Formats: sequence, C-alpha cells, structure tokens
Amino acid sequence: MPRRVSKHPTELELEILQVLWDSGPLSGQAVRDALEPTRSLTYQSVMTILGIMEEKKFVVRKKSGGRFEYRAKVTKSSTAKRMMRDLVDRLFDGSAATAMINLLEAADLSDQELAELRAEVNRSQNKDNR
Amino acid sequence: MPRRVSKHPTELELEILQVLWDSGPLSGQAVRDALEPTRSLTYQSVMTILGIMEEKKFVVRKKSGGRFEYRAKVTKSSTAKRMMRDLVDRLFDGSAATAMINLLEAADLSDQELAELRAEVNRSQNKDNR
DNA sequence: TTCGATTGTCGAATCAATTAGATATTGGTT
DNA sequence: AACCAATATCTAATTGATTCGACAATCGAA
Repeated sequence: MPRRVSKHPTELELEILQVLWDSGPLSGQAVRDALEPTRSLTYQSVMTILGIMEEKKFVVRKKSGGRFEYRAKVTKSSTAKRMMRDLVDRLFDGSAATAMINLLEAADLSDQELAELRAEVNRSQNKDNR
Repeated sequence: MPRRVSKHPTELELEILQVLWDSGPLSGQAVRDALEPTRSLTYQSVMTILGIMEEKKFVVRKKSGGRFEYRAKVTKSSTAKRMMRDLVDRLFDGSAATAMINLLEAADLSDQELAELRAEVNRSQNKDNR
C-alpha cells in the first residue's frame, strides 16, 4: 500500500495558512494575491487547495457579501508544535533537547535572542516536573 | 507544473539513512532487516529506494564480497541542520530562537536536559559575534 | 433585465513517493 | 558444468500534491 496520509499541512497548504494567520479571513482572490509575490498561481489552483484544506479541517469558509471568506481553523501555535514534534521524532528520536542544541549550532542568534532564550530556559526549569 | 523535487530525504529515505548512520555500511537485505520492526517492506522495495537514494547522492554503494553495500554519503548532522532550517524557515520565518521557544513549550524536558541546554545556551553567548 | 466580469466547481493532467511483481543475473555448492 | 538461492534490475501500479482549463453560477452595472 502506497503513501500514508500526512496529518500535517503540505508545503502549499502551510503557505496559505500563514497568509490566513497573518491577515484574518480572506476571499480566495485575496489569498491568491497574498501568495503572488512568492508563488504565482491561478485563482483556480488556489481554490482547489482551499477546498482540500476545508475537507482536511484546516480552514473554514463563510459567505460574506456574496462570496466566501476563508479563515484558519487550526492555530499557528498548535500546527507549529505538531510539525516540529514530528520532525524532532524523525530526526532526533524525539529528543527536543537534541533538536534545540542542533538549532543552536546551526543558527546564529543575536545577543538579544540569546537573552530571551536563556530567560525561557530558566523559566522552564521552575515548572513542575512530575 | 506540478510538485517540485524536495532537496530533503523523504520520510522513507530518512528512515533508511538513520539505519545507515547507526549501523555502518549494509547490504540491501541488511537494510531491509533493520527496517522490519517499524516498516515491513519487500527486498525489492528497499532496493528501489536505495537506487533512488544513490541517484540523489544520499548514499553510495560498493561491491563487497559479491554484493553491494550501501553507505550514507550525507552526514546526520548536516541533514538534520538542513531539514530543521527548512522547517524553521517555513514555520517561523527563519527565526531559530522562536523555534526553540516553541520546542521548549511543547517538550517536557528533564532537569538534566535543561541543565545541558542552559550550558549550551551560555556557551553560545561566548562565541564571537561578528 | 441583460450582459460582462467575478466567483466557484469539476475533471483532468502531471509528477513525486511508495510498493512490489516479474524477470535477469550471479555466486556458491554439488 | 548445472542448479538453486540470493541478489539486482526493470516495469508498473497506486496514491498524494500541485496545477489549471472548461464550464457553471452569481453579482453588479448599464
């Protein structure tokens, strides 16, 4: 049996979600316009994906002034967490700590970012650990 | 035009790379055996993917005692960094710091992991920042 | 209200990814 | 040398993802 279904948004679906997360509910045409700079698609292509995303429960649509408006149904935070979790599982056997150290090595963080990160790490320490 | 080629290993390709990273050069049959616990594939299926992975330069093969042995050509570290980088780009607009904070929230790190992470974060601070 | 533009739906084409059967090759054993 | 089993290649089927043309429905302006 071929190809299991991914529970995650595909690359294009994620691009569309980013648009919807950034700029509230949008019409199909507005989504198309927002994608234009990075990805030129016809209106039909965008609508096809929006339809699929509705089936997958990633977005909901509502008639508004004669046309449909699309809104993200999943949050950015939960989507990001699930996608990160999945990659960390597949790359680092589920170890978030290993993943973070990998990110530290690969990224070139500013002093400010490092400071914020340190603060977060210290804050985590104080959480209850059963 | 449909579907661009991913520069990253696919899910199955990554599973095979993990096997090769863990247990040196292996024959096709040995790779198949190593995958068996998580993914039951025929010998032919494994060989097909190994062939594709050779084309993609993910692995190299060498005749050894009458049969081919496959070895990872890409390192785990560089592969992980590229894949993480790509996801961070797509999810957090390239901000590794945001990604790490997301991981912190999603993961439930042990005291030991937190300590190690804090040490790494502090060590990063001391690196030259041009 | 009629018509043109905008909006929406359907079906299809194309390619990557996964899976494996049919078949060919090869190496060792008798 | 002849054969069997292990190994390797070739071809093809299936499905997900992406892309859009053809066509239908709808809305607003003349």
